[in-house]
Amino acid sequence: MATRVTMTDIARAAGVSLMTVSRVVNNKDDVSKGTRLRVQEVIDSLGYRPSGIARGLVTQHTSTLGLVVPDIDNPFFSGVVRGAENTAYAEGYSVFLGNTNEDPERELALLRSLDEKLVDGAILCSSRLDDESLVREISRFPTAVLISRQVHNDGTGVLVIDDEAGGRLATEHLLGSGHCRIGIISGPPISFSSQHRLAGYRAALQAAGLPINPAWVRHCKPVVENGYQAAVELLRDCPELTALVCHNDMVAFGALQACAELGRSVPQDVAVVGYDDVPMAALVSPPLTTIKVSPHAIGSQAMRMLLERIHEGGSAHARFVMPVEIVIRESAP
Amino acid sequence: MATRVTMTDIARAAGVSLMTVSRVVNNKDDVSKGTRLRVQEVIDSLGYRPSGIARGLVTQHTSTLGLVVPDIDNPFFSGVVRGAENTAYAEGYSVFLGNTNEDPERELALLRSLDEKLVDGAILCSSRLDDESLVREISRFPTAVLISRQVHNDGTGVLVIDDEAGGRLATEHLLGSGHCRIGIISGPPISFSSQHRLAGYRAALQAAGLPINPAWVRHCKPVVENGYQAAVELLRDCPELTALVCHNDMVAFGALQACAELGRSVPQDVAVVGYDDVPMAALVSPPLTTIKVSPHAIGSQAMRMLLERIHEGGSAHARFVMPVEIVIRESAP
DNA sequence: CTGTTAGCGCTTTCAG
DNA sequence: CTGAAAGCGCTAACAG
Repeated sequence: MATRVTMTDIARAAGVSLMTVSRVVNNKDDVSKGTRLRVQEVIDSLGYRPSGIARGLVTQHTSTLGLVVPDIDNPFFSGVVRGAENTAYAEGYSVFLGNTNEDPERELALLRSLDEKLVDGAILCSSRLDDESLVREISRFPTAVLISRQVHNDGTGVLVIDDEAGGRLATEHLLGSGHCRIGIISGPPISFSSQHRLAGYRAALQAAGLPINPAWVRHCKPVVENGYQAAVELLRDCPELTALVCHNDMVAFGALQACAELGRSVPQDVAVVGYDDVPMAALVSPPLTTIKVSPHAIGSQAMRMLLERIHEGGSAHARFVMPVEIVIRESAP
Repeated sequence: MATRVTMTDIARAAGVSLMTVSRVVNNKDDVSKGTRLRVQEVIDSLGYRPSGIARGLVTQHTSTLGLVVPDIDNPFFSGVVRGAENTAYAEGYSVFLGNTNEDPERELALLRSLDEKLVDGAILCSSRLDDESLVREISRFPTAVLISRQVHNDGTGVLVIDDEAGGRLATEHLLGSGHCRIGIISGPPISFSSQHRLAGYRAALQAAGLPINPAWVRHCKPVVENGYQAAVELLRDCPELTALVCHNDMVAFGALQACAELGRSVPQDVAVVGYDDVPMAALVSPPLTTIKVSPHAIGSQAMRMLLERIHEGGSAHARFVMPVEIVIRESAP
């Protein structure tokens, strides 16, 4: 490829100074109509495009944002990405996407690289970092928004899903259907959403005057395969269970698979509740009862918070709690 | 946030010149062990991180790539993103993600913005641009790789899925099960994968000596809702159909839903074949027979091609055809 | 309305 | 082994 056309090239070709070109490129108004037209013509005919990095070097902002998610294969997170990218695009920002694969090392490396790219801000989804590393890294960004993770740091916005309510709702629904031996396949213990959903589960049981049996609680990586594995083990070790609350829909899909293979029919033998209401939840067999949260809404709300903070500084919304609801389908009627 | 620590700060604090700092940051070997250690210490204690944009301005490369997909909500594309991001990360590149939403205008805007970000290369997945715009835009990039789209342009790599084979395989399978009134819900006519899958469908029918009925061919946006809609219409207008080839799994899921609502049981009344084998294909009811292509493999292969071209210039692999296979499940046994 | 002068933070020469 | 000078492409501040 040939070398890039620069502003100097345009200035020379149009017979004006660099500054004049800069002004028309940036739509400043101190340029006469005639000059502007002439310069614009040269720009178009030479196919000039401004260099974002040269511009960024002087302005100290890049119109560039970071978005870090744990698992883009999970429709929930790809939905968040979609929502976030969509509103970023509408505001003229580009977004770097990083997939941590649930690996804190990689998350750290990703954040470091975003920092070196001089992003104007970053959204971190379900960070798996310990508090200290997290605060250290995000405080390097001009501003940041955390999804499903809290931390004390000025300049950081927080968007949380009402996970305790979600865990409670799921459990209460099962309780209401007469179940009293309810197991839970929880996510990684380090994940805050896991902790909160689990807390909701416990709260609902306690409120119903039921004991909490630690053997009925299992943790797994929130992907289909691990959900399947965990369900197989849990149902084998605790055959008395008649219902399963799952950390998310992926885990629930795994659990559904496990039940099918173990010959336990759903919902007759085991009722299953998921979390997230991913598009496929309505399409599996049986259709999944689940806690509904809109990933698009979360992504775009988080992005709105981020942009607000970038533009308005400290005055912006610091915390947003995303409500959840239960969608009742056949896996737990 | 405080102002960033710069190389000059480090130089001053360590009592060396700018150049020496630059050398230790970039691991050049012309630095004495002692100096290196001292400088490194100052770097660590001050938390210095190099500025990618300043560096990029002089080196003319940014370690930054663009990835543009039509619909990140589609598990196939999020899989491609995952595969691509993964291998980019392994090679030290960051990736800008753009979601076009199947909108050519937006795709154009996204490419323009990537160009202004001075990415070192870009991967374009299922471009919806006309040939002229496409060539014009991608030839601005140092190098590019196209997925599921061909174009004549030097310096552009192409990764195609063997879509004609896929369309043929799907149709032949149905033919083999005795179906002879097979409809197809194809994707957007402008999309090359649509065209090729459709061509495969036609080829299979022709080879079997069957006529091609235009009324049995329908096009739709490849998302669940539109697939549902198209299937409802197609089955209402052509009740004689006993099988449906679908552009992709999303469309097939919609078709499954449509059949359920119309009281046509699958596969007894209507057999359905999808395309992509997204993770959920095995989990819907009935499990979907589909053409399998691995999105992770596609994403990472495309990224490997891109990186190869970036590093090795013109000598790199220019074209790669990804094979497909059929996975037979209950929706079309 | 237009141009000149600096300099963003870094790397690339080229000299010691 | 180390440093000084120049400049990547652009914008901010000030002059005219």
